[in-house]
Amino acid sequence: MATVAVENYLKHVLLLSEGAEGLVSMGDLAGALAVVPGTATAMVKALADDGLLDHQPRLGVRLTARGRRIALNVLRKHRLVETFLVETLKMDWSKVHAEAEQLEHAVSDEVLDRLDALLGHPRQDPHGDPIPSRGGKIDSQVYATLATGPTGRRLRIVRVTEQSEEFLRFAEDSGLRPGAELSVGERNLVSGLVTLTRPDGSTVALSVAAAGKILVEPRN
Amino acid sequence: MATVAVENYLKHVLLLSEGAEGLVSMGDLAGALAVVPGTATAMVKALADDGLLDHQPRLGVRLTARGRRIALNVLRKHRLVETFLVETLKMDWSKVHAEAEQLEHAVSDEVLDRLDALLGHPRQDPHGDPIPSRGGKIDSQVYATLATGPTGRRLRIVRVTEQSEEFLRFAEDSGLRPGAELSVGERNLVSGLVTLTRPDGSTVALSVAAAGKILVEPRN
DNA sequence: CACGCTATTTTGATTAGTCAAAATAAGTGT
DNA sequence: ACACTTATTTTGACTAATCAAAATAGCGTG
Repeated sequence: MATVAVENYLKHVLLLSEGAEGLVSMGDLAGALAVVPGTATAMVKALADDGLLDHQPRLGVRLTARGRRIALNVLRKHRLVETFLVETLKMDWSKVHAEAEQLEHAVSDEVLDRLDALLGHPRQDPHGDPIPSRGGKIDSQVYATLATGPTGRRLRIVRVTEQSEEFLRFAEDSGLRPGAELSVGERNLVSGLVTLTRPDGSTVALSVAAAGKILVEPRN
Repeated sequence: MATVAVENYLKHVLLLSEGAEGLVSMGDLAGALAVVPGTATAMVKALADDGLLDHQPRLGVRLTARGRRIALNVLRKHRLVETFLVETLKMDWSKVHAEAEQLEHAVSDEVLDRLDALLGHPRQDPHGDPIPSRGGKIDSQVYATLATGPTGRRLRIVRVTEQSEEFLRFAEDSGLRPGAELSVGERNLVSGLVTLTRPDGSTVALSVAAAGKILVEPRN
């Protein structure tokens, strides 16, 4: 059975390779795992020996089929647990990420299946992140963000790709959760500020960096 | 924060000191943890240095107040998780012990409180084992067992103190779960067999050793 | 094309937890 | 009191995961 550390390495390689095509750099991986680069190198070599990662020295890593299978299962556990914590235990969505980081390594496949059934087989977690299916399929649709999408048009938030408690509390307080509708009023690239308009006419401003973490689709 | 190993050492010292008064022997502790005796000695010395255990060399260990606090919290997590798995996820009671062994180290105090509320603040887990309160109080009532209690009288099973999957499956199949009523018919100390009579008149036989794992109270 | 910057890898140490096996202490019985 | 048995402790070694710091490889730029 994979250790907690192994599961975390594989999960982060998966997360970092979403969107960014090609290899995941050692620096990014070490940063995501909060370890020094040398530690990541050592672990990656071991995982490559076990056939879970494909390591191209000096270039980066990618998951093998086996590694991906494990990583998707961990991610499924993480996101279903998050959903459980919000839906069933009524926890604040800003806190569930940290909880799920622990629980994802302790939940068995059987408990996972039962949680999935209890929750009605959800396809997204409370942040809008897609939940991999049992078979390892994951919705990888590409969305616009509040930093890149059209201005003026009515948009619906589909996903908030940032798990820090502070950011999520801010998003919560500003009504920026999945399902909320709004439009981008002004986007000032000089000041780096994006101004949003809510259906009721009120406005919020946030940085381009923050806006880039919020994925949207045109309201149909 | 206590590591998984530390939590397990403390929990097992607590479990082994229930009933048996005085010190827990190193041999029993090592056995319960499935480690060689030398490992237990090393760990116990470290825990004593941290003020979590009181180690009397060559005699055994006991929990300090701090160690007991931690141990009770772990036990509370274990038993509430078991209850959740049976009550909410409808898992078989023979399997939940192994699951809870993992989850007890991953559940935060906040999740614990919410589980407790969701379940309606249960006082016993599915095996009848008492759940320590938040403040660390635990019901330590002493019960008779099917091996030691009165014969002929109508009894109610209050607790099954054995967590192995096989034993619990047997108990389940024989209708020997907490709440079930029966009486001890014959107890043959030569053959080591105890014969039970159920309300409907049917009988089951089991060994004295097995009967000792089933705690009962007189039906009032 | 050499220089220097940056990312990566290597090397040497450390910590937590473990096992195997030898050493020691504490009875127990004769 | 002496030898035996048994539990416990000690010693030495190992694995997984980590950090700090030195070595190295690639790169782009002048």
